[in-house]
Amino acid sequence: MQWAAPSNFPLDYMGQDLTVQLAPSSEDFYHCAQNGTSYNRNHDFTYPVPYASTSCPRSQSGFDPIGLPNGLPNDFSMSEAYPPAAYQIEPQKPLDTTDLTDQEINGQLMQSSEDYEYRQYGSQTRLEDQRSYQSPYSNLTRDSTPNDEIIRYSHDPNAGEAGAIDKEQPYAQLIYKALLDAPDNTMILRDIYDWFKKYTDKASASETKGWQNSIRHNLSMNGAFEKVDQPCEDSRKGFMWRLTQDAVREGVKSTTRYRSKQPHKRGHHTQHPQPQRQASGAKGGQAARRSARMRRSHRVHEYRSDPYNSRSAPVAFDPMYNTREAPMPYPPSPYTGSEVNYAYGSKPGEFGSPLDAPRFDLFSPPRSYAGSSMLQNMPILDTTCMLDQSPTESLFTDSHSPSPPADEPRTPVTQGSWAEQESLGAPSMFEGLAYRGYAA
DNA sequence: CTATGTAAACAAC
DNA sequence: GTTGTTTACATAG
Repeated sequence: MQWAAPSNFPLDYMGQDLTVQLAPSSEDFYHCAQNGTSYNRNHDFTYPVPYASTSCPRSQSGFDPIGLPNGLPNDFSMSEAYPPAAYQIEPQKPLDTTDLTDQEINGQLMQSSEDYEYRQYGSQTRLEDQRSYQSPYSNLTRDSTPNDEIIRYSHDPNAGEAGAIDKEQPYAQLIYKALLDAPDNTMILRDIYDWFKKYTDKASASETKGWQNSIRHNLSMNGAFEKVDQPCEDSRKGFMWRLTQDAVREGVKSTTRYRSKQPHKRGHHTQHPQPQRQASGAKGGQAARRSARMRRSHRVHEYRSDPYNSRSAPVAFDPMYNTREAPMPYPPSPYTGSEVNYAYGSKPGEFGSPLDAPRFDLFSPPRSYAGSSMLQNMPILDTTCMLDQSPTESLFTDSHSPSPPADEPRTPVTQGSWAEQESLGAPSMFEGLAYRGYAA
């Protein structure tokens, strides 16, 4: 099956004055830029500095983003905020029906990347506080945004009627769509629910809350989604979920991150499903507890000083993670062993979007944001954030990378871009496992 | 076998 | 009760 990467972001909807749109506060921005913090660190400022007493987005009631100097322009229309043809989804098409040349593909990808940059930087306008968090989809719903301002979903001429979501798409893909159209590709869970209610039939199709469970499951399990680490203690709304830059560029991959630690040796669970289930829950619960404890214990101390140590966006999914100079001798993370990355794209056809790995392996030089032409038109805030990969590291040689051991949980890694290293301190890490299979 | 959906246990809030 | 994490199981392909 193929999940196409996003493409066709309109290039005109932001960026005229990126500088102005950036940075919730000049101070924060200054700090950020001066620190040479990574993209993700920068991104933190999207949701202002965690510990700045006045900047916690979740406690900024009365904070008027529009009123800020860096707020959205008054004429920042919905259509700008939610680009109409933000992407195209290609539901399960055989490869040969995708008649993009490599050049086209590369061009498309580049465009996605550029758009991404625009979005990322231009979207630093997100300043809403969590309480008054303006749900893009709730707004669309409640404010009766005209239909033609609502994102058009299937702009692929081959993809059927335009304007409709293929409701048969998997959760991950739907979430991806939801996030892709959200400002800063970020939403809270509740809004994702809303989006699903509005645009899909997952919700209506089930009387239970299973669909919500599935959404949560996908958010947690799919590397395309990252939690925005916002240590605003008193939010009851949970974290915000953001599309990773990789996902923005390349679409969603399989949600197989933690699969099959013990490959299903069938025949031996079904005997006593009940105890099994309970055991499973117990395991998960403990793992969750450990990880949560770990996050908590490190968040306060290391959120700023040690950006590597959290599972949330700034860290765990930080694409910069693997490129950082210092390896992190971090305490074992429960996520760990499960994050042995391998070349997801090494198997042709697997989630192969038209932009998928193999072709890039052959035809594309490693991309970096710095290489984007867009960059030249952007204020350079922090070039480190532009490099999503080490220049010395070939991320595009995964075609022949070894598969992880069968009993390793797997994180889809497409053309090396999915190298989210949340495996910090993973037991397996300490066992000397190579994380990035394609690098092996 | 993989990808996905679903249920569920569990922790934290 | 909600959110988030994890595991197990089922099923389609």
